[in-house]
Amino acid sequence: MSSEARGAGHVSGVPLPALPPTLADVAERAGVSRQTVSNALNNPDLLRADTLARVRQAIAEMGYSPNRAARNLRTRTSSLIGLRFGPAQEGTANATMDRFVHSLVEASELAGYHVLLFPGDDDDEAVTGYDNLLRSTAVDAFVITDTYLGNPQAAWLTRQRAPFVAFGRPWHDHTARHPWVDVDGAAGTRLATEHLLAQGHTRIAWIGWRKDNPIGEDRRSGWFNAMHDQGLSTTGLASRVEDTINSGAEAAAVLLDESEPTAFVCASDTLAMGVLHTLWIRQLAPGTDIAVVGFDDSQVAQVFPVGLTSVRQPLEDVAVEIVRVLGSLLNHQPVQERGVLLTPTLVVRESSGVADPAERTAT
Amino acid sequence: MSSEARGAGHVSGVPLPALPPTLADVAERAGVSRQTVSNALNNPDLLRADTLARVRQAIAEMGYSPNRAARNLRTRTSSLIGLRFGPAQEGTANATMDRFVHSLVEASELAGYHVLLFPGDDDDEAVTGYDNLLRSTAVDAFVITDTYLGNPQAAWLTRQRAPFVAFGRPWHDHTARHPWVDVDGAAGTRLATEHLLAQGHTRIAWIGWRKDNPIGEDRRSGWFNAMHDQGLSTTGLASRVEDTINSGAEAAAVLLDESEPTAFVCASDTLAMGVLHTLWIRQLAPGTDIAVVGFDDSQVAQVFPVGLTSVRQPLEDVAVEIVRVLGSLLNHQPVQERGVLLTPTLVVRESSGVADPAERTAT
DNA sequence: TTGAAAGCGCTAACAT
DNA sequence: ATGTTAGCGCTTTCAA
Repeated sequence: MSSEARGAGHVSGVPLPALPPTLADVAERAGVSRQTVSNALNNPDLLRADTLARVRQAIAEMGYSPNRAARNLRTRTSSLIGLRFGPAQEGTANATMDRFVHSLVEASELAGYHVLLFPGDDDDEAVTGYDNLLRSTAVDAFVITDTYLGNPQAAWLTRQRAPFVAFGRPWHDHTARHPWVDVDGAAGTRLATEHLLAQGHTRIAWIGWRKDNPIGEDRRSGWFNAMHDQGLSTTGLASRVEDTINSGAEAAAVLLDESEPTAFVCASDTLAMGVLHTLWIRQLAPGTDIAVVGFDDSQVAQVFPVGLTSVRQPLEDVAVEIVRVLGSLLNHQPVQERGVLLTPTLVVRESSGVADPAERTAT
Repeated sequence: MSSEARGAGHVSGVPLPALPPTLADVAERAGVSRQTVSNALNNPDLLRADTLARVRQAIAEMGYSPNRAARNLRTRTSSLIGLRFGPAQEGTANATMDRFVHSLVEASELAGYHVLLFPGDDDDEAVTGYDNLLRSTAVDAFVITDTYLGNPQAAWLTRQRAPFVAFGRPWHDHTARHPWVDVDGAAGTRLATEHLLAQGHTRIAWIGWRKDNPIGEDRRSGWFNAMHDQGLSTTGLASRVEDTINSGAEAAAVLLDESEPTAFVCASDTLAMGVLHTLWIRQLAPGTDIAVVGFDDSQVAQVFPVGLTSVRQPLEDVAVEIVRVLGSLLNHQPVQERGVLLTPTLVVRESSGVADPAERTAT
């Protein structure tokens, strides 16, 4: 309650009257026409300095802010970006979404946009959501996030000529021509693998997703190539399973029995947690006996008693790029590049042998 | 790509023309006036059955959907609910927000609303965000979520006569008269404590937050009362610390040394992870040697190799209640109750001694 | 039961 | 550099 009276920032001290002031009210007070007030807002360069000052003062005094609906109607825009917000997958450590959403909200704000969330649990519902928002011109553009399974959304939006940017490459559809931003998963797992190689590991195992998942195969290639670049064999060191803890745990058990790896690189933090589970059962100390690296730097990685080394996606940068491309798209500027690929970083914690308890003290 | 051609749901097959059809277009096609089309949408009872059918067919054929901006301008509403989406606290297991946001998006949709996200990392920024959206009549109402620290938002919004519902009680401000929905934390920790009592534990320790946090004190009281209801002493069994893993780990170490508890109830999953860390160091098996219960049913609780028993907030119900109250508010119906208190549930996993590996198989 | 008129608040286009 | 006119697409009010 203490900071309440501060009258903070740009917040006007004027309480809202029953009906907020309009352009006309401001114009009258400033002794100019409505159009001049509009220009003061949208094209201040057109006004003489003293007129501008006078109008601005009237605006401030009245706590005026242009009515969104009226502006939207006139300009045929909404300054809204639509984003489908599906349910989080429970039981996995994949909480990339909310970090991304926050980044997107921030980046959008800077570009003058707000983020509109709508539901849609499956493809059909999703397309219905897109369709409704589009037909009612409720949003200017969309950001789509789940491009992993050759899903219909991108193709559908393209056909509707709806402006959108995808977070994720169009893996399956090489005819796709829409802009996208993605994170280089292979670069991330290469980072992880080279980090382990640098510590002397040579038998580094891979636990990833099933072969039909292109993201999984991409991440796998980073490990595979890093190993082969060092002339190391990967035979018997790879496993492809479901993205669950139990699958990860079982895969780790099998690999430990059959191939005696000294380190694991995983396609997800979920799988890495499975590995840690198996190590715990076998009384093997993570980081000391066996090194483990996950992917996504989820809360689980951060909070696990033995901090889990993990590949972290630069979601803040992804959001900024997406908004940048969206801006070009909406201003009918040519979009330079079809796709933007960003490089992740590696967050090193105790599970890969580098003890650093301080890292985990962060609030 | 396979399901793309389904033409799913209510989605019209008509691709969007350069300019979407208007009410007038539909009216012309149906051979009625614009007003009749409007009535077909908003007051279908007023139309004769055959007229209604004819208009509806024209609407379907043209893939018409009313322009949002025009409707908003005319009705002075936006069908948008504003929600500040601050950054997730990294390094903690508290990911309540995204589960709540998803629930809110779903519940809002059913009531005809969409959720508008805006940023604001501190109180000042937040109020600026509220103010801007309010003055530009961009949203109909707000949902505010962080009522824990006597923050200025609720009071400010009340003063502006802005419709809003709070997720969280006005702990500090007993003069507050705004509607709120909250979860009964004390009931949750009582549930946790009684679950442990039922298994024969008598020395059950508490690790919670600092005394100035009313949510923490509320949760603490659930443990405290459940213990005393059984005539059990709590002397030396409670600790109040920062909400970090290290604090939880240290508190657990001290309690184990000084008071020999056989079980821990914690104010958060983050603290519970700290306890598990200490158990791990001391080679004590969670669930077998020492029972542990957390709070929030975070991903960490779900994914941890030894599943962490945790109190789960009914966020879906919270969202539904909030939207219900919001609906009353916006339709100028009297709001029945000032506040709604919902009861959490306990998700039992191995860390409290009930082995159930199956629970963790869920995808 | 349907239609006509008016106007929500703003900005693009043009005129001065 | 500023003002005037018109109209975005819808719904509220009133008339037929």
